[in-house]
Amino acid sequence: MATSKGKKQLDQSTEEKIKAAARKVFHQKGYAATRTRDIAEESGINLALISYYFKSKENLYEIITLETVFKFMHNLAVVFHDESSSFDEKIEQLADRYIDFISKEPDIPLFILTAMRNNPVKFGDKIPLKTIVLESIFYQQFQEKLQEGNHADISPLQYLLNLVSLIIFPFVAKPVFQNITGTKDSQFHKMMQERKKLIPIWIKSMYSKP
Amino acid sequence: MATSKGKKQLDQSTEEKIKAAARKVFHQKGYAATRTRDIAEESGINLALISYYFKSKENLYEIITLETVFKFMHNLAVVFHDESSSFDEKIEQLADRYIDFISKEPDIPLFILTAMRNNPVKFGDKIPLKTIVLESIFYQQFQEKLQEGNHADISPLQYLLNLVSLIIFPFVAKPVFQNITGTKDSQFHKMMQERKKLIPIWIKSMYSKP
DNA sequence: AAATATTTTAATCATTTGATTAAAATATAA
DNA sequence: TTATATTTTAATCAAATGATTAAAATATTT
Repeated sequence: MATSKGKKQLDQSTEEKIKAAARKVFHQKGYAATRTRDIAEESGINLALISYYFKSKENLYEIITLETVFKFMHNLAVVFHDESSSFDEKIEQLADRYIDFISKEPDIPLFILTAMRNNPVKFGDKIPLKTIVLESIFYQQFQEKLQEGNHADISPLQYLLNLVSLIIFPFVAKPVFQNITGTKDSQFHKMMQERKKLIPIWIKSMYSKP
Repeated sequence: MATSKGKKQLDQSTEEKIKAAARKVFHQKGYAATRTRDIAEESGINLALISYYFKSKENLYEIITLETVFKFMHNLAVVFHDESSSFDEKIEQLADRYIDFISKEPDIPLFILTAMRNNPVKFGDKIPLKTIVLESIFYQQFQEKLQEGNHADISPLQYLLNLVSLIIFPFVAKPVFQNITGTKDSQFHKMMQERKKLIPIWIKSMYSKP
């Protein structure tokens, strides 16, 4: 089997070349709009190699999607389970990391959202999202905050939604936003950088007692 | 020509049947994953009628997309240009209207975001988004608020982003969110209804001086 | 070096898919 | 009613697309 141990440097390189190209094209155009020939061309390999190494387009897509979701969630896992940081520091970390991450990989949010919409069970079941979020130190610290009682009434789920919305949505809405406001890429980038500092402030004020 | 005046009730009905089916399938699966045969089947008409009435799949998609974006933006236009409501009331109106709208048409946000990502110029140029937002009474009232000076430093664009993010993103992230939290449809719906009241409060507190 | 295994290529298949066409059915006008 | 225009249908086309195959090229082992 090609994917087993018996392969040399060139072999792995080819397999990886295909994956890199597939990643790029799938992220940009989504599953249905991607042709296996696009991937072959993008990677500079022969069309038949895709079947040879990955059996089918769908299988390759599944591999890429799972890897992409894992990579995306990794930041979340790291921050949420950090024992040395406070609750507020975690908020700052999250904004900081994700704004940097998505700035570098702007197609990933829409790619993941679409994948999960089209196949919630398939991908949902293979990713330990519940564990990452609901059994995290972050979530623990959140409960403590609640009991201290120096916050406005908070639904933890609404809180989560707000945090994630403020971080991710601007990137997804970038084309619409730029069309409305005439904002150029450089300005947009500057705005996103500003949000690293602003989001933690906003979130805090949203939930501080009046 | 079929689309001109010379047609009777049955005719218009067929054309509208095709559009309704196309709307449904395009919204659900996007352009690339939609087959013209899907639309024919969904509408119960013959495949050839799609070409007969709309010339091509792409043309039909363009029509549906423009109509969808206009319908989506209509709420925005109405609220933003209302002369009788205050700034704060407009925020409440927006949350109220869009949460109801998207609850009924949950596929539209991702559909529009994807369409604008894939074809920013084509659709961007045909929709008077700039006028709706930047020349609105809402925007005017916003400037007045700024000059009153009883608000924290606000970038109008960041403000807009936050408002829209808090309203729309939870719907787009619904599959991911439900997977993580185990929230069922009815609970999710209840949460969104709560947000009608919460978002205006959050937004206000985000921008009130400390 | 010879034999064997692996990787890559070019050519080809079978389906799918968007679109067209010519004829049939139906409606409209004379 | 008859003639004309419009709408609908079934059949078909050509191109695109995912996948396969047999042979060629390259690497690995003996």
